Amino acid sequence: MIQLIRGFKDILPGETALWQHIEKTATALFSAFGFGEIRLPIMEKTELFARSIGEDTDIVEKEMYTFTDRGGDQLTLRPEATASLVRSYIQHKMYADDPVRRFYTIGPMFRRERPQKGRYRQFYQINVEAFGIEGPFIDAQMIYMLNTLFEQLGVHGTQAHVNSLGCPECRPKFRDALLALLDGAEDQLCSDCRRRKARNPLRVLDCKVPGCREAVKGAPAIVDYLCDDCRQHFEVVKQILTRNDIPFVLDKRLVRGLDYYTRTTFEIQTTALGAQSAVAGGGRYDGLVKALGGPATPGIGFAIGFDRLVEILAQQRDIQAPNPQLFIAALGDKAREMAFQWTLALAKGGLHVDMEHANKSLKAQMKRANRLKAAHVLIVGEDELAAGKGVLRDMATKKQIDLSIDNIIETLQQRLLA
RNA sequence: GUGGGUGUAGCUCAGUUGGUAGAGCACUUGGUUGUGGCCCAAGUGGUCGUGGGUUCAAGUCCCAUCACUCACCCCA
Repeated sequence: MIQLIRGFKDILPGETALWQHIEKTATALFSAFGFGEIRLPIMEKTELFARSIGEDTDIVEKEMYTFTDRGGDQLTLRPEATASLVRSYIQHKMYADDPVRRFYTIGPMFRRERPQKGRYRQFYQINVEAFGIEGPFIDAQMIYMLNTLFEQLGVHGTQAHVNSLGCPECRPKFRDALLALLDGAEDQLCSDCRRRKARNPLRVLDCKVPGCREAVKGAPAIVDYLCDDCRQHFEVVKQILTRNDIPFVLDKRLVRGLDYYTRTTFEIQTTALGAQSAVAGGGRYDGLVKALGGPATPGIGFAIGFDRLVEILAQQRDIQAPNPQLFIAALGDKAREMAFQWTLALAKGGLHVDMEHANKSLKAQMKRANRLKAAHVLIVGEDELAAGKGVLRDMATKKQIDLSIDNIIETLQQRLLA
């Protein structure tokens, strides 16, 4: 038997209703805030990701699906969407008539990690991005939208964590201070953190190993090293959040795994998914548009882990497939043939109808109708057919009536589509 | 990439110190029930993840391999 690729998954019919529900709720909300949908390719030139996400990140270093195509181009299945979005923004000169542009996009991403709860090699993200807005209001609005979406979806037990990562001006100062502390505590660090120290020392703050936590306990916080502009920006963000009753916690340890982030960063965390605590995350990337060849343009955005959101909601609610309005139990070839014609017309008219196509007993057909939770069953046996009628049974009330088959389609539509 | 757990009928699982497979649900047929939901009876369905090895004999022991899963790591 051929099985699907490791870390990939099928989203089965019983689950898609929930996916659609989330998608509908999200797009309605984002539209109301002035965000428009953009659809992007799932493959890009490898260089785009190397330059935006950062050569030294885990994603670029060892998680991307990269290959050479037949023409010799280096291509990569996108591991995230922001890079493509920025590329598209620049390529189509969307900044020309108005640098302020807002987008959302939904689709699959690919990272070759070890599969785990809430972590797949093909996973889905809902991305929301805003370009060209410098001021702190948009930062608060992003977090507000996330909170609102989760509220509308009925997600419980999540919390917004907020931090600021500063800018290219203030981050080096913090980095130096942190390195000084780490040098002194080198022997307390785990092997991973010793490696990280050279590469990306900020990540040590995020380590969960007890020894490392202890070592960085007295570590300086990024927020204490922000330059005046960054501090001012962050202070206002927090003010706006507080004044508008948007709940959040200041998380001085929050860092990002992608290099392009600056200033405000945030993450929606949950305890419902084991080790995968982040359901959504994002922040500012004020230098990215310029770094990829566009005009200096501030940017901010977030990504929601669609699969993770589905899992949380699936734990909280019972999902069920839509139930047929009508099940036709036909006995005998002749009756089945007629029933088949009726289903064509009824379904075309918008009635959710089902029937048994195999030659099965009435008992088996009633059993199936019951399992499908059909609201009504139309029974057409040999006798009924000879008498030119069918019996319509209401499965809830158990009441049933005879219907003439002369204009059965109109009759059923009248009764059931009301 | 590293570690732990699991892999027996469509589903959930039993299977004792190795002796050539079982239950419940589901499904099929029949009975009963005013034509389904309860009950009764019979039946279909498994090369015990895969490949080696030990043994007279392996679901049961050993090795390898694959898959699933949880955690590390990383991130959404």
